[in-house]
Amino acid sequence: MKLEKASCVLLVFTIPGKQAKGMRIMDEKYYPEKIEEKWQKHWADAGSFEADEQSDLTPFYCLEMLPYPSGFLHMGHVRNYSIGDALSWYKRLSGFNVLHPIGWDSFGQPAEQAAIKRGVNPRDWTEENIAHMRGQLQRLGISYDWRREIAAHRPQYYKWDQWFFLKMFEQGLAYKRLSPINWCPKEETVLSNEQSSGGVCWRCQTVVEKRELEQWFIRTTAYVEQLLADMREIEGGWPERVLTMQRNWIGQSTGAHVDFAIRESSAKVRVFTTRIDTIYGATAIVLAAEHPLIAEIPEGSALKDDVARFVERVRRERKGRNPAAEGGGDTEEEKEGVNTGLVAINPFSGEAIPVWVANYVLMDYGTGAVMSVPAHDERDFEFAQKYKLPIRQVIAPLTHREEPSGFDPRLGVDQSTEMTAAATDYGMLVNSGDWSGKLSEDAIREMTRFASAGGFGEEKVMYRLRDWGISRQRFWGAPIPVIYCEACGIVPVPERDLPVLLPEHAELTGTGQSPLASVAEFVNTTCPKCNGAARRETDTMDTFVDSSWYFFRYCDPRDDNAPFARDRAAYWTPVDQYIGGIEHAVMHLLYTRFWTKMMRDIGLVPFNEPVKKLLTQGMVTNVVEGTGEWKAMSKSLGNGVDPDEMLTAYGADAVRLFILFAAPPENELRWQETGIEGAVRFLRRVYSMVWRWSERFARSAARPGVEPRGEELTAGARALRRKTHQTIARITRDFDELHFNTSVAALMELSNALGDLNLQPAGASEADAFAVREALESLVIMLAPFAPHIGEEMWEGLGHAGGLLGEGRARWPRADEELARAEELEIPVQVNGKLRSRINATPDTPEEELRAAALADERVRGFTEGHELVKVIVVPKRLVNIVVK
RNA sequence: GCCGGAGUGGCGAAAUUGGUAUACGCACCAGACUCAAAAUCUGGCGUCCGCAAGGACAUGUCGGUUCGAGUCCGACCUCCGGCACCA
Repeated sequence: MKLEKASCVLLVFTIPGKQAKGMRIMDEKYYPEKIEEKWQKHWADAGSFEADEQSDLTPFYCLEMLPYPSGFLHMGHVRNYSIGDALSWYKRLSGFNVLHPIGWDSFGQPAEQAAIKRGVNPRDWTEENIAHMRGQLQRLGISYDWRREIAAHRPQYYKWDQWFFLKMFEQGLAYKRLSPINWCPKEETVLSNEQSSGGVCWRCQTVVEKRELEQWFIRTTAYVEQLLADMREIEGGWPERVLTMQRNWIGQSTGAHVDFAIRESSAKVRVFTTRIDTIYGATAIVLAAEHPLIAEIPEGSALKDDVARFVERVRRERKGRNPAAEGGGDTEEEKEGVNTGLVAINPFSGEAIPVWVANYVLMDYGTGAVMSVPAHDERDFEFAQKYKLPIRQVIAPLTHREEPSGFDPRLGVDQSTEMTAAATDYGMLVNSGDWSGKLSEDAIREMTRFASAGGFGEEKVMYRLRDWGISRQRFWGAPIPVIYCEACGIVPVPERDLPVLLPEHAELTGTGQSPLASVAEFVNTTCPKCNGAARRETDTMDTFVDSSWYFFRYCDPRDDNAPFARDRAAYWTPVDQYIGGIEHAVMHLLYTRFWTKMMRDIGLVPFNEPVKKLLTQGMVTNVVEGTGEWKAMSKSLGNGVDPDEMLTAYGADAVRLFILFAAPPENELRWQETGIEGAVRFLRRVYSMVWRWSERFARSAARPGVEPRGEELTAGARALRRKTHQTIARITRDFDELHFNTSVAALMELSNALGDLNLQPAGASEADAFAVREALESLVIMLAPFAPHIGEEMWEGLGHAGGLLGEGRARWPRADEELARAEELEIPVQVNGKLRSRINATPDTPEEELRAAALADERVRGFTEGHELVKVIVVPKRLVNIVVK
């Protein structure tokens, strides 16, 4: 508490009685703790941040990603909310009706793990964490409308998760199917991806198996085209990086389906290809190990056993792999395969080619079968070389890619190529029957049409995106509202029976089996259709369900009849500005886009995209002791910084100011305690300036509005007004582009200008005091979004009662262009593009005069004399450039 | 491999979008105040040459456009991120 120690001594010098007379309501010294407490109480009492739909102002929805209630705020949170809060304040002060809510993503694994480890009740644990973190947020002074707080684990909330599930079930958007999960054969439990990292069980190191389990899916793929196409609506508002990540994730590729007849049977095998132009080069069909055609291998075939053995081996080896966990590198295996003995007929050439099974073909992409064109596909090339399959070139490379009209493709073809690797570029078709001589681009189009006309193929757009598996074999989540009846099958829980309550207790063993399965009074129920005995679904929903629509709930958080009232949501949404971590670029942000489209189609919202503008904030990093490396703060690295400690040492305002000043919001933020000290220094300087002037203002007649004429001001005061208005213009622009760091820099410049003025309150004229007052009030209002507590305190100190947002509410200052205009300019003069001198001018010095002054300048003449003058470029108000030879 | 983003002082970063490169801050150096230290205040701070005035060179590299390029164009290098046996 270095701040207080120093200031106690100085307090002696304050003149007693002043405060009592009400002339000076500020302390002489800045005590963050004291004023932060004072204003936090004021905001709560006054309901300063409570937003209502009844307002003449334009609504603005500022949203930060809701936190998981782990129990403690970390610096990433602090950064996230400081950004959102600065914007919220700016918008409020600029006359918007701002919705700025917060809630808790309170379902999920950690609560369950805490329960297993420490025997606590997940509900109690979660509620305690929320209570603690809410206190931390309030101590930070984030301007939330706390009346709208929500938490996913409360039945009032998850009831609507379940309701949405029922809606999607009705629409066929929620369905059940077999799907693989990670299974530890030794412990007989289900494992999450994280728990089976490296392909082994995290507890017993046993190799994890993939097991098939009946699971619920949301048909995100039903909206795949829209998820891709609607990105146009948010382009510009979302970071390019995020859009790219989503595009990659959706993974569109255009090609064709082609059917190959199987000679041995009436069966057909369908392949997906993006290169139908290479089909004459197909020398095999290659199937995934799981492909159903394998069953068609005739009994007694010599190769049947080989195939069975191979398929078995591939399955076993795949179990040991967990591509999701390893991240990057060599998940690629050596290509292996066996011939099935089946023969397929190329529908274009009529050629008979063998059917193989191989480990490099995936069952869950395309059709699970490919035509192998070794000459023009790297994987097929590698495979063909290993198994001595023929490699036939059917695309000749072009030496020129583009030719003017009248181009004869044959002339541009390099026929002498010998294949040492697959040639994957487009080119000209050769060895391709009647199609020879065509260019790939044209051939793809025409051959697809031909296949379609012949009934053995069609154009096909393939996506990488899969449906969203939402079943979790966990306790701490929203129960999936489904009942299984012997007689009626799958029966959705009727809407009137929602919510399906999560039981108070369940045995949490951590074995990964659905804990709800062991709660008899939960499982056993009656069928809503036939009233017979029935069982409930015991899986719970993925927590990404909760976060897919939570910000709509903020609009109407206590609604008992619907997830939210349409008109309330329509008033606030779509979200104007969303702020959160890049780690949610794909999953959360894709799910919530999907959810919005689904809600649109059931008539709940009138738009396609939920979020207009997205800001992905950078990580907060700190040096890792010993290594000197900057890494994201984390417990395991020991480089974490506790927000509470920082608040105690420096106050919320300084911490927030530093965070926003130290780097642009999307960059990495390197934590530096000396940086916060700098922020404190700045706040103290501003504070003491306001303090020194507050008494003068209290007895001064000069108020903003009684504007002095220019000539009444001293030159210094005129310059101050100029700086003030330039700063207002700059900060306003910066805020609109979320450039908080440069806003703060501009505030510092203004405060430096005030300091340089060196005007004493007692000796200043009324006119000059006006200029100072204007500068200080502007400074205080524009500082408030970064440091609201001290902002409020100084606003009051300047003689305004009721707070920045209260009765005499502060207005964001307006820049007066006339006042911001410089009186005198220093115009740089270049000779041949090099800076040689500067001349003084006014903004309206005519071009001719600038030109003459520049040429007459002594230093310039040193460089021009004896040279031929070529030309003189005069950019008014900017520069003069003299070109000589 | 494909897609996206970025390279500016010792460090975090600015640069009105083609017009004085390095604003603002951190660190550092010097001075004032002090018995002293801390705090505070004042000044300095891209590199090289020079006693100085001043000059030369500097925004990853090389080239181009332009009176003028951190900014535009072309080629390349490096780093970060995403996807990846995706047919």
